[in-house]
Amino acid sequence: MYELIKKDGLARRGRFRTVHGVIETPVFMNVGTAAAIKGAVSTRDLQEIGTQVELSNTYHLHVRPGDQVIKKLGGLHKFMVWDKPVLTDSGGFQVFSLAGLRKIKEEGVYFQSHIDGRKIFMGPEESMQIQSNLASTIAMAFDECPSSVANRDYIQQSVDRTTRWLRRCKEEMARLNQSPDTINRKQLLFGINQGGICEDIRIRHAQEIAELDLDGYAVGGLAVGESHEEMYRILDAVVPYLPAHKPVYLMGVGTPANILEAVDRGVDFFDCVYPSRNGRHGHVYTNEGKLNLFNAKYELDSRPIEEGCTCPACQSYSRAYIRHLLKAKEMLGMRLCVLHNLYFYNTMMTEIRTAIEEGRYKEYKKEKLGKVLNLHELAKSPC
RNA sequence: GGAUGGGUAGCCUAGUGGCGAAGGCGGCAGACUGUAAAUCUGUUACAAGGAAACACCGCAGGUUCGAGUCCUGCCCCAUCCA
Repeated sequence: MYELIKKDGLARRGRFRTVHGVIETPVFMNVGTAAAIKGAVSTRDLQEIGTQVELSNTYHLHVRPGDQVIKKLGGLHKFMVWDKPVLTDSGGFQVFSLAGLRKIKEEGVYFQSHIDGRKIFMGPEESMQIQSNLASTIAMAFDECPSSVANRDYIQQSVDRTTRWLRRCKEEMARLNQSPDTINRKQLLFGINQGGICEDIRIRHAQEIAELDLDGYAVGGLAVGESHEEMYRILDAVVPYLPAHKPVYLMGVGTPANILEAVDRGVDFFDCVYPSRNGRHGHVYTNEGKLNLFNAKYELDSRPIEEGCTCPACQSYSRAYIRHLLKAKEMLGMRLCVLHNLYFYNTMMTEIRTAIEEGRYKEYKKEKLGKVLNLHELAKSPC
């Protein structure tokens, strides 16, 4: 399934074949939690801006509209009119982000719905069943993403439970993929490595889950408050222990600089809410750093967000116009910023793939970091 | 000409003797990493200084220990009546 085309240092140019088509890696998956990329972006737009994989969320779609509803309507692909790969996150991140609304037990997690407060139980089996109903291309294992401030003892205990959950996920997925009632019987399963910023726990966990021969391996629990240095240190430590013939996915990361660094450490898959959320907040990525289009200095700026950019926003509209739209709370302002940012990310991934193919990733990375890092990000990231 | 209700920071508004004046909008910034986020946070009358306190609350007087608040006069706005 995963074909390694070219290696340049640790950076990998790969090809991942799925029932919904080929994913050229390294790839940035575009996050559409509730089966939609926030900011009024349609799946038709995704075709235009070069999206390879759409990412949706198990917990959120289970709560609304309900995975049974989506199953009855033929699965996520048919529902949202998208025929390329979809990855569904398992709900494990909600164990972290909705920490105030859940209780963790051995059998799984009891959530209180953030919508209407009703009780929702999700364990490994439930997460797999929901993802099977959604019929995504790739399902993520149900894990716990522990807090960055959790202590070592808790991390160890949590990681051990995540391992036990992973075995249950694998069994349940195998069962579901044999059921005639299942929409996508070729659904893939990625396991998730945890361990906070404890290298030894990370490595031991990686070795344990590597034995389960899953379709891919993710590194989770990073970019949840630790420094960039710590994140890179963990990647340096753990990636070598993940199976080399399987794709490696760094969950929830990150800034363009984070991605450039992680590719250099052997990561193939990424996703992050930054381009969409920042876009909605008027922050746009360019090769001269990040701009905040709310700033007064763009009031009379007739240039596009980025000169030479061929995204749907830059092809037609000025910074001044988009600033006006944002200020006036016109939805189009956010939409244009989100489209630009996703296009920027997707285009950067294309550049990364080409650079690896041509064996010049180090030079590319150095050059791109110089363009992409603004002073603020430099201050936060000494790497 | 008469009646009534009003004038509080760029705008709108709370306030009926302890105000060192609350809130919203607008403005200016910041945060956000497997999305409880179209969110959240800070800041915002002006010039100067000061350790700090430190706003002509339409204007001018008055009562009071103390007034945005009570009293008197004036100016302005809105609505209504002639």
